[in-house]
Amino acid sequence: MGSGNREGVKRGAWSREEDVLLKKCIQIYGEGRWHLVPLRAGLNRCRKSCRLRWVNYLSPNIKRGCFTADEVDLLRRLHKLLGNRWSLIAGRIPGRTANDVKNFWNTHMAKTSSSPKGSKPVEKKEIIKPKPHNVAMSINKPQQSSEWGSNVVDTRETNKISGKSVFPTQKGSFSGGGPTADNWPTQADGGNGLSEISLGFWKMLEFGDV
DNA sequence: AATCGAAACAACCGCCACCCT
DNA sequence: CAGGGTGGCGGTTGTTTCGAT
Repeated sequence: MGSGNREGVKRGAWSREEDVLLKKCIQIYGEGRWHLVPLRAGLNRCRKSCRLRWVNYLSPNIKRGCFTADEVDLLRRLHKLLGNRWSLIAGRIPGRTANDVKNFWNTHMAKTSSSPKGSKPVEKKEIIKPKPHNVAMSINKPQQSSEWGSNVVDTRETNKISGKSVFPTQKGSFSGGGPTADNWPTQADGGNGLSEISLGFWKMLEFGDV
């Protein structure tokens, strides 16, 4: 992919068998260390492809199907605040991935949005810039095998129940959950690691000031 | 029933930030 | 401090599906 040799590496749609292999591998070794995943799983895929497949499709954390009205509303507000920070936005919409959000925006919202694709590009917001990498590393570090497995189940259940919850409470419930966004501070954090976002941020969302 | 275009979704690519040596 | 390696992100492209004609 982006980096590395593309020769001999399979590309394109994933087969069921590949999915199973990847799932097994993640269940055993946990998320992270993606460069080792193809080897461990016996997949002829590049690390990025494996990660993407897991994050966007195989992760038990993912909710599929149409966006609810609440989600759409939240998405609209978040996008207004954050711009095209899809991973951040996705982190605030339980069960949705950055790719999902991005696709949804580009296909649905961009047309109706005040700043459509074709016209003016969404200006980059300077306000909020968390440091996903640091936290991500520390989150993924542990070889959370069995422990991680149990979390998976819990999260799935949680999502089932709180599918409509606007503010996720899932932080920590899914330790491998993705540096993408779970390290993004939640309301429940009480501001921990939230130095760059004021409480007003959430108030704005909650009360629709955005 | 066949064809075509649009929409939706999955995957790829290039780049950047960070960590480690 | 510099350079290499890795993870992650946003943008873009390719493929599939769906609806209209």
